[in-house]
Amino acid sequence: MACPERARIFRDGQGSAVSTIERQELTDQRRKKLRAITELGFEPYPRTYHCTHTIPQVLAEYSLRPAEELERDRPRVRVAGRVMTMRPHGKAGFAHLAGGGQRLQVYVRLDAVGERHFELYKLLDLGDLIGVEGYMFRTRTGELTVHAEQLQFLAKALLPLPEKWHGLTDVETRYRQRYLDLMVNPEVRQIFERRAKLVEAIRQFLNAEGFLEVETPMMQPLAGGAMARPFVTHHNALDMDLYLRVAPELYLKRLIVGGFERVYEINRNFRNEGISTQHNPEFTMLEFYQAYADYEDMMRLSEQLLRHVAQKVLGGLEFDWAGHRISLAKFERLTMREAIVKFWPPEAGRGPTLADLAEPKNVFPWIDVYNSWAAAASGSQTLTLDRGTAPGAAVQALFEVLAERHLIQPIFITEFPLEVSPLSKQKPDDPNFVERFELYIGGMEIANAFSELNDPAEQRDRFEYQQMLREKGDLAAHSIDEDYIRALSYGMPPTGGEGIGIDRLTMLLTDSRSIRDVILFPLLRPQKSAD
RNA sequence: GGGCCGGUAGCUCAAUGGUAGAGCACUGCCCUUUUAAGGCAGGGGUUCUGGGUUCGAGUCCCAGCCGGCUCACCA
Repeated sequence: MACPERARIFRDGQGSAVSTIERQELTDQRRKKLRAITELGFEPYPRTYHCTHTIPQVLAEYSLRPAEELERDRPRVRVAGRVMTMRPHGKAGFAHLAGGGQRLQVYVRLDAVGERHFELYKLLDLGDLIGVEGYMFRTRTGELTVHAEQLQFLAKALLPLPEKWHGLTDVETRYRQRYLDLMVNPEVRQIFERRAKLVEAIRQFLNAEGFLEVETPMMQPLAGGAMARPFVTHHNALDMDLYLRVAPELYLKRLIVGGFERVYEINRNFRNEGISTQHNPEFTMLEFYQAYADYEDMMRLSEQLLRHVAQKVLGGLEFDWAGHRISLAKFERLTMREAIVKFWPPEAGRGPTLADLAEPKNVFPWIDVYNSWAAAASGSQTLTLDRGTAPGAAVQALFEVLAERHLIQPIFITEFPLEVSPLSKQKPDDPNFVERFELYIGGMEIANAFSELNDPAEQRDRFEYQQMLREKGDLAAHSIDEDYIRALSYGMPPTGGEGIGIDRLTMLLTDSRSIRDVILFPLLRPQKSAD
């Protein structure tokens, strides 16, 4: 058995001396117990344990069976799990085993398991993994319990579990050591089970609609498809810089050109931007594209998709989020400019009318009006625009500051300004705006979709405008993707495309306030170690 | 990156500038249907780090590290 006697001491991020497995007193005690267990003739790290049931299976099969029936049949089980509680009583004792997100009680008594196995029971620590063979019964208090006849030691917890009553609440430790969080906080496990179910429901829905799931590059020579700063990496053999993708969009549309008329991808995007409760540098995005469709079709599809997911995951269309009751029964629609008019704060005086906003450039005086009010009003943020901000970008900025937090119930915000939408098709009757929408739920942007621009000449103009922004220092602006223009030049059918943020959708359906609560291992600053 | 709040035993938390504590966990003893089991007796601390003020610092000051919230950027 490899147990180095010497301590290797590391320092954690807080600078305090933290030993790894090799030092602490508690660990020493547990290592001694592991030796004692070995001396009893149990393998310290056995290879396998063949269970007849998982813990959830035992509970499902026997929970409804009355005590007399169990007493008569004495059904036998072999189960395994992690010891979560121990209540020894002299020559007998109880323990709860955790497995599959549930707990099952085990009763161990000397006269039933014999000397050697009872010694093992006494040497167990909270957190150890064991197997139990015995028969089902109910205790005096009625709890379904395995009456053990054999114990099998499976693995030792050398480190102590967090406190059994309060659990683990320190947020940093929960994220850094998610395995501990999962062990002791059952609701955390449920969030990730629900997330998996959600993704499964999406696949189910899209597959049934005839969409093909594909995988496109996550390392790209050009980072396109979204306005975001990319991560850069380097391929040694080719001696070339590559970008981690900010979106799969341009590749998926190449597939539409190639004749896959309905495709989707669920995978990670990487954006080198700030971190917040709604942003993790890597996040999961669903994108889907449908040929011979437009953004109106995408709205209809979004509603169907989200309802399907909610039905599968929640069993209904309503859920609570951040103290709001949200219903997916109805999706509202407003144009971006209508939202500005509607959510203009009355205290700020007369706001713009739709006619006032007909021309995007007319938004600037209204931003001044808003700012002079917001500067005086407490709690309202003013809007600062960089010099040379395009009119359309200003419209979007005003929309975000006025309306976003009010958009709790599902609502499609349509008609985005041209300048902030380099890949969307213009509205035929108003070329300053495009056929695009974003779906807001719970004050968060959940989806973004548009009628895909398929005119290669127009696309080149848009890219050139983006290039100009880049040269002016906007690192999130698009680069010109010549091959994408070439693909469009072969002819892309009219296409509707959409992206849905899986993490945010999961936040909604699990009532999570932070994106970190729906990502198993969110990015944190690494802890420093110094030996 | 800015602002606010925080970091004390393995975990959850206390502690007017005056001897660092409790509960759980841990160790020993008792206990054959308990369940936050119980009873008795114990062990465990670089109070995030480094400076400073003070007779004396967990507490006050400065710098740093880490985290949370929030703003900015973004989805």
